[in-house]
Amino acid sequence: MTNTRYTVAIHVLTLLAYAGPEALTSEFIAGSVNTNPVVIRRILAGLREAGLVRSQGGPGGGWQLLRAPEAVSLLDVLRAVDTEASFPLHATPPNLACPVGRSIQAILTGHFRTAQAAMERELARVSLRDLLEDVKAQPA
Amino acid sequence: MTNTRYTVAIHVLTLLAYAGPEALTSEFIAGSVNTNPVVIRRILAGLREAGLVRSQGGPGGGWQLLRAPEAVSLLDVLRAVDTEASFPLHATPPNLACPVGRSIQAILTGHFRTAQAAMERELARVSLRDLLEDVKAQPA
DNA sequence: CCAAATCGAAACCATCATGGTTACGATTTG
DNA sequence: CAAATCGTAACCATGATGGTTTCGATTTGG
Repeated sequence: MTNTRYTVAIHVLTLLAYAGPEALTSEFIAGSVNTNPVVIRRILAGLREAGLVRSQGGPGGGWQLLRAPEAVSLLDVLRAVDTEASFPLHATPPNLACPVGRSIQAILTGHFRTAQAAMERELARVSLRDLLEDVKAQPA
Repeated sequence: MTNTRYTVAIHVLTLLAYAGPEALTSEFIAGSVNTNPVVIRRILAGLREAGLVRSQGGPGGGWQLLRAPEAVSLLDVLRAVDTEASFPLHATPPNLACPVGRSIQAILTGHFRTAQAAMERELARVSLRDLLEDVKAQPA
């Protein structure tokens, strides 16, 4: 998880929620995120596979949110972009002739999963609607 | 957090705990991790700064754990290697002229911190002693 | 007191992920 | 039919990562 796709995905979805039923073009969205439209389309393509948004070509086309903002959690978005959110193990497998090397991966996998689950539980508690409220509550 | 240093650090510390008072050389440790001794020394240098281990040059030298295994948690190790464990924000700052772009970073920072804290709470519950027990409990 | 062992650290490298960019075809709308 | 928009492949620059070599400094033990 060194990449910014998760953050961009949340940003874009919040923007779509903010826009309501109106379709937004990747060019417009790229203007808010401050990047290239192709980058936006790449990320939105993943969100579309997950059933969160739909796209339409041609004039007047663009992207729309498919669910109510309160029905999309930050965990849903994480799953949709599914960028490795957990801890990677060794670059090359450890030495199996060593008692520690032999067992450490299985042991760590369990503990990492537990920690990851706790994080996901928190992400599941926040929805796009919460973000929208935060955005609208902002001064001037 | 795309790097494997956290996993390697835990592996190495578990090995030192396993070895007890005996000093282990970076070459020996590299044999268990299955990598280059310099990589091990690099990671151990960070753990030494954090006060977790000490090193000694010369024949008979090597690395030793400075604390009791039950006094070192996985969170302590994470802090010691301090590789970015959280979610990165945008690659380039969002457009401040957009209501969403203007506020999204501050909003997300808060939610990410909460999620991260939940994860760290779990990591704090596991110590090197727990790992050692898991290693020793392993069959044949 | 010397030889060997070990760490410390810099320098360099190959590989890969990432984000950005260009380009162009396909589709859809009006 | 023309313009807008998406879809996607291809390519690129950049930076992080893990590995490797090298050599000096320190320490130990004989």
